[in-house]
Amino acid sequence: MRPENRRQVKELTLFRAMPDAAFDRLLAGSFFQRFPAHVVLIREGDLADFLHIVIDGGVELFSNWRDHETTISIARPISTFILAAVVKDAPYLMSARTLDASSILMIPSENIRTAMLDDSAFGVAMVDELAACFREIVKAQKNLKLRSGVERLANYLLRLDAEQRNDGRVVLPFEKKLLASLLNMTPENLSRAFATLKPYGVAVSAAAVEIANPGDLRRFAKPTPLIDDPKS
Amino acid sequence: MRPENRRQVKELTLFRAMPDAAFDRLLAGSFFQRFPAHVVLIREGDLADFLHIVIDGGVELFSNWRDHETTISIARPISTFILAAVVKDAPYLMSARTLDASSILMIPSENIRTAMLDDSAFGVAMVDELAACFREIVKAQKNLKLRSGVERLANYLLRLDAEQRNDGRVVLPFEKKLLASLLNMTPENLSRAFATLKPYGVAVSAAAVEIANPGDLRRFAKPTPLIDDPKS
DNA sequence: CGCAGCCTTGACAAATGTCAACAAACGTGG
DNA sequence: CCACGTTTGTTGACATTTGTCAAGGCTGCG
Repeated sequence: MRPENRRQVKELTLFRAMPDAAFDRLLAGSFFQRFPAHVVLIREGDLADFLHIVIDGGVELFSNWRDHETTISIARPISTFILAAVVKDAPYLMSARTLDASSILMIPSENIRTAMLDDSAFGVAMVDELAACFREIVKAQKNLKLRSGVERLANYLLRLDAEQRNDGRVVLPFEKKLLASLLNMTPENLSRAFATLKPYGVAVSAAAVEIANPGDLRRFAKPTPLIDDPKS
Repeated sequence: MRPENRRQVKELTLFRAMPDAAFDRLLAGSFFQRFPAHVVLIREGDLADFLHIVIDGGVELFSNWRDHETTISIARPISTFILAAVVKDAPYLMSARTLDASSILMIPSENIRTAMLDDSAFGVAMVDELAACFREIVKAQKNLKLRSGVERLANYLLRLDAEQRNDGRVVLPFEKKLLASLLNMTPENLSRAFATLKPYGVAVSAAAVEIANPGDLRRFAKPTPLIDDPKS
């Protein structure tokens, strides 16, 4: 692990307040490893031995039941995933695989749990992180239960635009198949959803999406901070 | 607040490890109040001034968008709700209303946050509670994305049976309209879903559901601990 | 070059939502 | 305790949404 990376991890709200010595203790026994794309890191049902942190690349969190599979979320640098399973010392509820070539830091669950007991500031940081994760997934749940597929897509595009250059020229960050799974639709349906948004000024060409008039799309999508705001 | 109730709240994993004196400090400025059925306790978007705890009765957590409404979860005694908003000092993401006449304990958010800083064991308990909440909603997400309406109903019935007497004679704990909203379907659709399960030995009469042969239903529902186990 | 996987489109099927009608259950005020 | 109106639950007919299957074009990679 390069000092550069160590610094980045230390910058996470989770670890920011931690004294350097404690942080070094936390990292004892950790692995920093580079993986190619499309490697399964975690299989749901396994016990949570390590807290994982994406340093570079991207990770898909997904789940299977019978012959269905669905994407729950995407973890981008620099962020943790499957924190809750680590805390509870319980089986992972989701599987994880790399999207692209990725660098992953793995910290033994045991280290996390003891750090929490030793350092109450770290405990507070964990509470903060978990609360944020919880709120994210509540929003995802609302998005899923209250909106149709087309509405989810429209709001997703608006969010992407805001995260990117806010000029109506959006680039999809991964393949449409995965986006479909994230938005809970089939790839065929996603294609049709894009077609449905055409009258609102949405034009797609491979990964590039142009939103001719964001106002039109916004009037259709009706975004609300209580679902679509990444913070709050 | 009766001593009986105080004892019950103290029994929550959240507060169990706390010294009595600290617990009393935590409760300073709290309200213990009895509400009739169908009273709105919390409106989504409002700021989280109080941590709420259901002592008696039941609370529905729900959310609106445009002219849709959906139930996110049901809080039963003795448990907290909207913990995450309190921690983040952020707006509630869900509204809450009483299902029946209910007793609610409300603890000022400020007290929770200071207790967390003072007492690292309480911090750990909070982490534990939030992680449990997170895992519950991940399961709900998987349930929603991976299963059809009929499958959700079948698994719900099996879970209810396990929670109740495990003899195939289940009593629905609230009206079907609410159950439909929780399972993300319309009331009409829920009626039809019950009819679909008839060949698997499910007979409904008002709130009483009889599962003639749980084995049959189980083979159809294919429950898995990674979605349906309340603990883990 | 040729294969494999992704994306799109069309035709069709299945699931789910909507609207209307009505019966049953419930709560309220007499 | 009854009568009344309101709400809930059910059913049918139908519309809409979403999923499935098949085909074909495109792209990227060996």
